[in-house]
Amino acid sequence: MLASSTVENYLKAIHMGANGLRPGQRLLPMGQLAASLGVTPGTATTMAKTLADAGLAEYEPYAGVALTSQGERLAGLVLRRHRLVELFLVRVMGFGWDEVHDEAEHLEHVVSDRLIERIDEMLGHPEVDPHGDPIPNADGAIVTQPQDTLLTCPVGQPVVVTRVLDQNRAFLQFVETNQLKPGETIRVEGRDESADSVVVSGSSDRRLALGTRAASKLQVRAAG
Amino acid sequence: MLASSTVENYLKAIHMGANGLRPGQRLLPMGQLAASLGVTPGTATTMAKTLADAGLAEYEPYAGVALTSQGERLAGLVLRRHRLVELFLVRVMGFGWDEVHDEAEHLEHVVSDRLIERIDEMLGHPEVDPHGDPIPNADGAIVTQPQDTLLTCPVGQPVVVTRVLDQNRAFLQFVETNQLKPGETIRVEGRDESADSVVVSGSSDRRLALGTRAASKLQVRAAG
DNA sequence: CATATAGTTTTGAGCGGTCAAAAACAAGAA
DNA sequence: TTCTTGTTTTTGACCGCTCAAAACTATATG
Repeated sequence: MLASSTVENYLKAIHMGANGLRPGQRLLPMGQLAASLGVTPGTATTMAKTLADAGLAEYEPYAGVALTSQGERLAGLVLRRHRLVELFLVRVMGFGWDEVHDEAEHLEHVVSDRLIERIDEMLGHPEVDPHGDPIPNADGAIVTQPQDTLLTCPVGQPVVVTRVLDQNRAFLQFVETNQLKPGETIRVEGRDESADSVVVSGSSDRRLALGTRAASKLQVRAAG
Repeated sequence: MLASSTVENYLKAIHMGANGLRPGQRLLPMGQLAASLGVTPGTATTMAKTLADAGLAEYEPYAGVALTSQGERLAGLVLRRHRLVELFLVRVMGFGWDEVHDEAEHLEHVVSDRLIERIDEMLGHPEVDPHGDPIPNADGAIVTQPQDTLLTCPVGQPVVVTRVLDQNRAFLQFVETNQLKPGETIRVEGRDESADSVVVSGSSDRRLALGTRAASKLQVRAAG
């Protein structure tokens, strides 16, 4: 059973990439996969076929690649390790939520089942990591119900930030300094389609304008 | 600067292997290096030359290999990571001292400087790991004064176990169940050259006979 | 429909790490 | 000194992962 860290990274990348596809689209194009891994398209093609041979992915020439349920399961396990490690680094080791991603990126391939279950236990079987990303269960399954973002949530109603869909450090720091971290309660004051902006206010009544690009990366649920 | 996990493992193996050489011997033979890594002698030869080219080792054909000071430093850093991780797993994560070696073997190549220094701090800058092995400092330097073993320490005097020179799980469990772990106070009641044995007694006055092989793996210092 | 363009696959190659087996060597025995 | 034995080095090969560049679709455009 195929499972080098390289393979794990491809599985993760395919899983993640598939979540950014326009609806109806099932297969992730090679170019996208390659770009997300910082690799040549030819390399991605080769690997896609390897994964297909191993039963972890379905590969259609000139169309793209998608994970099989088995591949999805493995990807889930990698994500589980990654996210539990991130949360562990923040909660137990005292790191900032914006500085644990890279470390987790390495540890996720190396941490044993024993250790990861110990971590899970120590953290009280958490459901999400510091960014609000759901933590897959020990079978690699991810339970995730659709959520509103700042672009789709009701205007004028208080909402709680639940998830930040971008691991970029600068963005995370921006989110933190503007008190938009998961758990914060905010409110969308208005949206301006043509200005491409969303105005939000926090508890301190300070207003802040976000581009739709950024706004779409913040998931929320109704407060209460 | 060369530093894959493979290289790190070779550095560690050369360092460790050199500590088991009969005095006067400076170079570790290829056969021994290969055996300790579970690798073919030819492979070890190739790598020895690579390390020499990188300035990490000194390689003399048909004689063996030894670390340069630079190689020694890197080996020390690997050992530092390994041992801090082991101690962390025992003290913070609640694992048994006999079950952390393999995990550390993987983590040692992957854990960042930031994390390892955080661990070091959290543990209060410890000097030894759960087996009593010294923890190199952040420059990779190992401070280690020569110690007695059960074969060389004074007879009849109470001594404290300071270090167990064998990571084998069965041996560690034997040590634990017989209360010979680092920190325990014991006494050598006698040695019998021809029977190849050493008799020790613990606090509970229970006596125990060890073969010289095992006795040589337990380092001690005078109690008090 | 023909063609240009963007995306994809193939091919040939290289690097790191490994092995098996053949060749070379060191050192002691005859 | 010559031979024998055990170790070491060399050679040729392979696997996993990668790239550059050439060959090849698929699709949109004119």
